[in-house]
Amino acid sequence: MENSFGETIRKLREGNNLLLREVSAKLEIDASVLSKIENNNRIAKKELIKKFAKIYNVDYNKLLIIWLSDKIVNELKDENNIDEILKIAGQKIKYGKE
Amino acid sequence: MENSFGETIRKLREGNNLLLREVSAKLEIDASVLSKIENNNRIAKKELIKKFAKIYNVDYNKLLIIWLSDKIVNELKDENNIDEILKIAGQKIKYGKE
DNA sequence: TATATACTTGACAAATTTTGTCAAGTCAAA
DNA sequence: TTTGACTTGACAAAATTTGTCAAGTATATA
Repeated sequence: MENSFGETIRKLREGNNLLLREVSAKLEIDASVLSKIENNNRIAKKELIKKFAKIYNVDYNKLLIIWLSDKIVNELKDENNIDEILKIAGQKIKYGKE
Repeated sequence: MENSFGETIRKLREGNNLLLREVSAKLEIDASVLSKIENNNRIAKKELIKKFAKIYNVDYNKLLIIWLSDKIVNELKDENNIDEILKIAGQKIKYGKE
């Protein structure tokens, strides 16, 4: 099953035996922010994704997909008719409509 | 085929033979903002949807679905792997993960 | 028990984005 | 060539997001 962005990068950090403060230094953000991101209490800003991919040596696009799907979840999690909304969104994008 | 939120409310306004300034007065926004919304140059803020539904006497949920799908389109329109992202987002929501 | 280390949390400030206002513009009809 | 309907762009105001900092928890270890 797919993981959240936070879980994903936490596992990557642990797998690489790195400390929060080591990674946050490389990301140039405060360790508290990284903590929140890993715990899904904040959404990482998009430019951080490239840095994560580089630090953990993983595919940027895979991280991006996880991050984007999390953003969609955030936008829709309290709504109804999720499947219909996603279907319509997909169609609109496919047919170049907006 | 599904229409954009802007097209939708423009058609509704025209079908009701109302002027931009008449509707914008009811919405309590400047006519220029409504113009931009109808032309998809701005996204309406969510609270406006209720007002639109009331003014045009249409189902709130239908408008909401159109508006939300537009927001998703906006978020994904310049990305790749759209179908995968939408699929994953749907799964995450369904299984209560985020 | 005390000290250190890793991480978490919340309040606030700074930065960014969104939204509203206004003035000037286009365009078509009268 | 004036009027009415709408559009556009620049800017200000408001709201949201992001970063900073200080204090907190939890665990391990001397």
